[in-house]
Amino acid sequence: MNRFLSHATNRIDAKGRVSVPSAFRAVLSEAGVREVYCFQDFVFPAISVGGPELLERFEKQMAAEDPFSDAANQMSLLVHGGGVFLKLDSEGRLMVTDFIRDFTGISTEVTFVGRGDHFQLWEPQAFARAQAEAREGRKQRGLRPG
Amino acid sequence: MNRFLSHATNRIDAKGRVSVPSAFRAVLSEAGVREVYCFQDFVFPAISVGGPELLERFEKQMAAEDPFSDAANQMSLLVHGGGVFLKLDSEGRLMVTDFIRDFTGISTEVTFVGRGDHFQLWEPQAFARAQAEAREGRKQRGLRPG
DNA sequence: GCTTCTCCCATTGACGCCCATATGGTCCCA
DNA sequence: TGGGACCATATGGGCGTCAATGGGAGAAGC
Repeated sequence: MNRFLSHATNRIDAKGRVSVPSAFRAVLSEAGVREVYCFQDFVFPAISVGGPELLERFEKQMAAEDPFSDAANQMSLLVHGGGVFLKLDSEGRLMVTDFIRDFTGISTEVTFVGRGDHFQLWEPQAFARAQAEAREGRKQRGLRPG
Repeated sequence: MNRFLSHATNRIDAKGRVSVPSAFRAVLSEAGVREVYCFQDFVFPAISVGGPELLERFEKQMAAEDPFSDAANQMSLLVHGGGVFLKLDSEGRLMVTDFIRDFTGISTEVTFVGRGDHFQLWEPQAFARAQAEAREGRKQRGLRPG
């Protein structure tokens, strides 16, 4: 399978590391990704993670605008200033830095959430709430899967 | 990776020095930069830092316009009058001069913010606010990653 | 002569690389 | 069908290296 699906919660160890679920790692390695690009999501209190093409997509979007415009400036502040390349250790773990903790509220556990072409890091409770809200929103609009 | 990404906050020591994050130093040395060009940002209360090619880019842009125009005049005032060359010490630290403090409000800590082809020095609180505003602006415009 | 900056060295805490253990699952074979 | 070997994943920890920081002493400028 070539996309990120499902979610799972893993523990952060004493050194501040957490294992990326093997299903996600498989998708990454199949895509030949060695360093992952992580950025503070624009909408949710979550870190979005994917291959370098994620960043390139943003940069292309910025390049299309006037580089001195407000919009491009603000976007760079988020995409460059709020993004970073991380690499996994030999066991497929990543360091949960302050960069991640401060933005997500993560402290002892991380919920990995598949989002198709990328995945996200959530504080478990926050994810449960956001998912419940999303479900509620869908119900009210009377939408059905499929 | 060959661009400036992420942000990190370092302390200013008793002598008024602060360490440039090693990730940024790596980008600089990879580009063969020995002296960095610093100038007061046009938009934010931040100092922008990069290699000499940053200055050259501005000068090229000025040269492209009518040299006696208001725009070129103002730009020179900022780029030349508001810019200096600084060099890092052997440990990769830079002196936080009054030039930097007065314009940014920096006093005891510096937040380094990657901006792709350059990076910036911010007062930590000011950066947090600016980033929050940028995120808010994006939300209102209804844009989403991808 | 005193202040300010530069180069050098020391400390300490964090991170990267490596190997070890546990837990749960699957497969094979009797 | 039950037991056991085997395997993969998640997790724990040792240890060397490097980055961030602190401070000393010489060099340069006022």
